Amino acid sequence: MSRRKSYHHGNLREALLEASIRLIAEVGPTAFTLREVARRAGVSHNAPYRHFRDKEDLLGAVANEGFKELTQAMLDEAALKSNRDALDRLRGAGLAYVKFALRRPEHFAVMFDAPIAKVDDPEAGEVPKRAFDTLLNFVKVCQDERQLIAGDPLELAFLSWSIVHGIAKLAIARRLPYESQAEVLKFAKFVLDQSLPACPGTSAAKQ
Amino acid sequence: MSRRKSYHHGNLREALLEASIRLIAEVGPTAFTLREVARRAGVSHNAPYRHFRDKEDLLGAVANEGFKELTQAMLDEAALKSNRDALDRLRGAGLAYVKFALRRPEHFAVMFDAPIAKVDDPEAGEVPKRAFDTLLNFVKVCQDERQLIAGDPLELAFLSWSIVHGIAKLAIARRLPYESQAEVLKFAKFVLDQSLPACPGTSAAKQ
DNA sequence: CAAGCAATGTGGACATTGACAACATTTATA
DNA sequence: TATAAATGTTGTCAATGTCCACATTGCTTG
Repeated sequence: MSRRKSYHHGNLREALLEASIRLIAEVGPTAFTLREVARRAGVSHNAPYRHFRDKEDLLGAVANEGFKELTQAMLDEAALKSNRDALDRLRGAGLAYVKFALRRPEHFAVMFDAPIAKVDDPEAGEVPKRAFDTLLNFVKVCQDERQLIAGDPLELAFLSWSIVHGIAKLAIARRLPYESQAEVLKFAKFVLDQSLPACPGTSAAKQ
Repeated sequence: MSRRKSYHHGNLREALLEASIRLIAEVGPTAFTLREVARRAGVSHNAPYRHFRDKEDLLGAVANEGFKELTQAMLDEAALKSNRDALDRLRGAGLAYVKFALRRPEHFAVMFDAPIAKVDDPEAGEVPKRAFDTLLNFVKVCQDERQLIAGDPLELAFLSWSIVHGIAKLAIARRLPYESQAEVLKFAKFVLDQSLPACPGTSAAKQ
C-alpha cells in the first residue's frame, strides 16, 4: 500500500504538513507525535528532520497554515455581506473567526497556545500579520463610514480581536454554557452587537 | 539534604502541588514532567501515583489551585474599590483577571488550555464555578444600580469574561503590541471602558 | 554526458518519560 | 497486638525526540 515507488517522496514537506494537521485534529496537540506523523506519511521516523528543524518547527508551520485559512475564512464571510454595512462585514469577520476556532479547535490551539515558533522561512512571520491586517482593514472601513468611533484603528482592531478570541477560547475550553456551534455563534453575535464601540445611530444601535 | 526523616512524607500531596506550580512556572506546562516534580519533592518517581491518578489528574488539581487564587485576586481588587461605582468594581475584577494571567501565564494555561480534568474530589468542579460566580455577582450589582444594561446577567457575565479572557490570552501569546504589564493593563482598561454595555450617563459614558 | 556533490531518506542508538506491577515500610484499627 | 490500609520504593516496559552514521537519488558543472 505504499503510495511511494521511489526512494524519494517528492513532496514530503507538504505531506507531513497535511498529516500533521489531520493528526492534531484527531488526537490534539499534546498527544501529537513526530513519529506518528512520519508513519502516516509512510516514511521513517527520521525523515521529518530533513524538512523541519524539530517538532516545534513543524508545529510552527502547522500554525501558519492555520493563519492562512483563518484569513481566508474572514475574507470569505465578509464577501458574502458585500452589500451590507461596513459594521456588518466587521461582525461577519469576527463570526468567521469564532467559526474557524470551533471547526478546528486543536489547530487553533497550535496557533495560539505555543510560544511563537520561529519558522525557518524568514517571511513566515508575515502570515499571522496578514490575518490581523484583514481585521484591521474592516475596522478602518467602519471608521471611514462613521460606524465605529474615531480613534486609533490599531487599538480598535486589537479590541475586536480580543473579543472574538476570548469567545473562541472559552467556547473551546467548554467554559461557556452553549453546546452547539449555533448557540455559540448566537452569543458571539450578541457580544459583538453590544461591545463593538459603534457610533450612535448605526445599525448597531444598542437596545 | 533530604528534608524528610521518616519513610512517609506526611504532607506529600500538598508538596507535590506546590512543586508542580513552581515547576510549571519555570518550564511551562509542556515541559512539565511528573518525574521532575517527584524529584523536587524528594520522593521516588512513583510516589505521586499514590495521590493523583495520573499526570492529567495532577494538572487538574493545579488548575483548581489557580481558580482559587484567581477568585481571590478579583475579590481583593474589587475590595480596594469598595467606595467606587459598581461598574468600577466590575472593571477592577476584570483587570485583576488580566493581571493574574500576566503574572502566572503558564498556570493560567493549565487552567484553560487542557480539557477540563475530572479531579477525584467530586466538589472540585465547584472551584472554577466560584470564580465565575464572583464575576457574575459584580455584574448583578451593576445591573441593580443601573450601570449596566438590563438583560440576562449570566449572558453579560459571560460577555465580560470573554473580553478579559481574550485580552489575557492574546497578551500571553505575545500577539498584542504591548511589552509591559502596565501597557497591557492600560489597553484592558480601554477595552473595558468601550465594550462593557454600560447604561448611558454612567461613569462609563463613552467619549 | 559523466562525476561528484547536495538533498533526501533509513536504521540504529540513547536518555527521558508515563505508567504498571511487585515489594517495603509505616500507620491505624480491630 | 496482629493485621489491614496507606504510603513510598525499586524494577520494568513501550514510546518518544533527537543525534549519528550511512544509503540512495537528483542536479550541477566541467
